[in-house]
Amino acid sequence: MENRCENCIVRKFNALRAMSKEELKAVSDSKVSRTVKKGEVIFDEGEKLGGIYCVRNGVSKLAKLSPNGKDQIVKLASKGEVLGQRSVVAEEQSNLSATAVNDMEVCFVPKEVILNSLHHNPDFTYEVLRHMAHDLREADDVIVNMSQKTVKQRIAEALIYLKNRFGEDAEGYLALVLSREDIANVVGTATESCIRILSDLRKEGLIKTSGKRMAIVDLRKLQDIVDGF
Amino acid sequence: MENRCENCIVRKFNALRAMSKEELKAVSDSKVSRTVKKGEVIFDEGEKLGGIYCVRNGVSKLAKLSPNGKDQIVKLASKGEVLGQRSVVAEEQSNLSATAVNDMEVCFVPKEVILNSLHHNPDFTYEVLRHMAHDLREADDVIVNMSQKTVKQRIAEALIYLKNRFGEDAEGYLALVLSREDIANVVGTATESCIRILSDLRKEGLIKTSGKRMAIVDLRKLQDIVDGF
DNA sequence: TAAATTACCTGACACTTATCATTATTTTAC
DNA sequence: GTAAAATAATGATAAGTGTCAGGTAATTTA
Repeated sequence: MENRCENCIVRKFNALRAMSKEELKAVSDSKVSRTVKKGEVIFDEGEKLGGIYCVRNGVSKLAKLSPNGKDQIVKLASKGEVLGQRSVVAEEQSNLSATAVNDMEVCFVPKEVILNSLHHNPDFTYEVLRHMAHDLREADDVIVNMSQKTVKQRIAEALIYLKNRFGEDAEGYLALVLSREDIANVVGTATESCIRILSDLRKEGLIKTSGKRMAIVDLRKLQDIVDGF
Repeated sequence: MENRCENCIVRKFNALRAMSKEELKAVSDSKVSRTVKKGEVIFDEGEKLGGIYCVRNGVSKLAKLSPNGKDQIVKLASKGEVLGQRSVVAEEQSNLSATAVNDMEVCFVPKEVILNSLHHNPDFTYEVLRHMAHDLREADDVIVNMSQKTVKQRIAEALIYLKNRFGEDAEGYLALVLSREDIANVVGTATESCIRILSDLRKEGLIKTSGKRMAIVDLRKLQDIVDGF
């Protein structure tokens, strides 16, 4: 028994850090670790989740299929984040699908264990609440961006976001590699429009590309675009 | 002392129903009732809130100012809903402004009282959490609508939403009267575009208008527009 | 390694939406 | 009840974006 939650660093980043030793033991005893390959679906929209998934490694995209057949990526979840907690808390089926953007390691924790703590440990419940309050704020910000910014602004913003959140490799390329289609689905535009605008940004010398890898060359000017200059 | 929270019907609709008698007494003793006139601002974006506002009557719009100077209305809050709870929970300044759409009655409850219950009553905390999980789901849905639906679809959807949520008067007009600008700010478009599309819908016989009042004439066809037909 | 698949790119065009300007109408306040 | 202010309406035009069609480059699979 090596991988005990009690020793898991990832837990420090999420609400599980507010659990007591006993609760954590229950989580650890009931959890199931699992690897997820790039492109694999962890759970689908409309699915009734039996628990939550704690991300140990890799990145997952949380998306919703719109009536016109396009995926809208609502959130990217990485190490330490928990998938499915909204559905478990609300006791309703999942509103989003979760797909691995790269190879992942996740731990599945049955909802009963989580719900038990939610009912008995106010510190834990409060911590979950704080995380959800944060998510809600971010969602509100996304709504404003979606409706008030141009596609170019949103793409520039997404690139800066990717840099800040996931960093860059040794050559300065964004560490998280997303397909053009994924980027389009994050900012809510057509794939072709996304490609076109990325080409423009490259021609303007603000970014450079190498295959699907992308690097920010002129952060200042990219930020100016976001700000509407 | 007439207006005790213990007797307040509005409480049944929000998380305060999970409070104990003692907690409710504390809320009631510390609360300040207040009337807010149409157009008046309850709190502003960036303001540090000293507590939450429980809506007893009337409707408030929760909006965020985008960098280009337009307001995006993120949510409409009415009887029973609580304003500012996200900010109080996250202990950060408000992300949104709250403005009265019509005359309102609200009760202000200092945050200390709320935070105290959040730390000691898991039932209450869980109830707040469930409400926030619901809000988050709605926000995710809005994101998808914003990015994947046309302005006409979003306006049609908004009209149906207003009918379902606030009902109609004796003549069949929507009970909640919003200006064209407000509707534009809900669906995230320019006021002129909103007016134009409402005119189109009127000419197509799907709605009728009388001043700023609006009525749905053909719900079926309006729904078809939302669904992309 | 070749073939097949997937991802990326570009052009042309149509459609949607924003902006600016101006007028008409409704609501508000005195 | 009327003047002033706010809101609604419409036209003209430009900018932004999506769609379709056809290509090239990169990656995966057999």
